Amino acid sequence: MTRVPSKPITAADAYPLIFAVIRRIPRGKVASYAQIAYAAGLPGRARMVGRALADAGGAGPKLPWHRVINAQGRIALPRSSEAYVEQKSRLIAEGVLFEGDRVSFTRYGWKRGSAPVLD
DNA sequence: TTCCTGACAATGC
DNA sequence: AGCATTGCCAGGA
Repeated sequence: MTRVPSKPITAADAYPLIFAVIRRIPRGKVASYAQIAYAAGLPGRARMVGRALADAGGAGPKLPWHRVINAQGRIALPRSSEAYVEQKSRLIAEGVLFEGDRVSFTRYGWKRGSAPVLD
């Protein structure tokens, strides 16, 4: 049979998976791009998660895109952009506090299936 | 098809 | 704690 080396993952295939994962992030929690990619069965495709959100561009109101931040705990957008302010305020509104310009994964990181951190 | 870009990330200094 | 480098992978020109 005509052999196919590996399945080239296209946006059409991946986006639904990615969005599905993002929709599972609980309110008041955050997840990194890499974490979402992994959970969506796309390990190593962190950049694709970013692309998916960029393409969505707020097109999916149901999507809690603001709960997605980079591995450094920072918002992956220019400080000067509108989206940055929007994302930060949304997070704060959910009780996610910033330490300077970053969020603590230890406190707000989404750990699938684990109990909330009560400190 | 090559080259450049990007809501990323791990590593090294 | 930053900053630069390198790896990564899909899109778009």
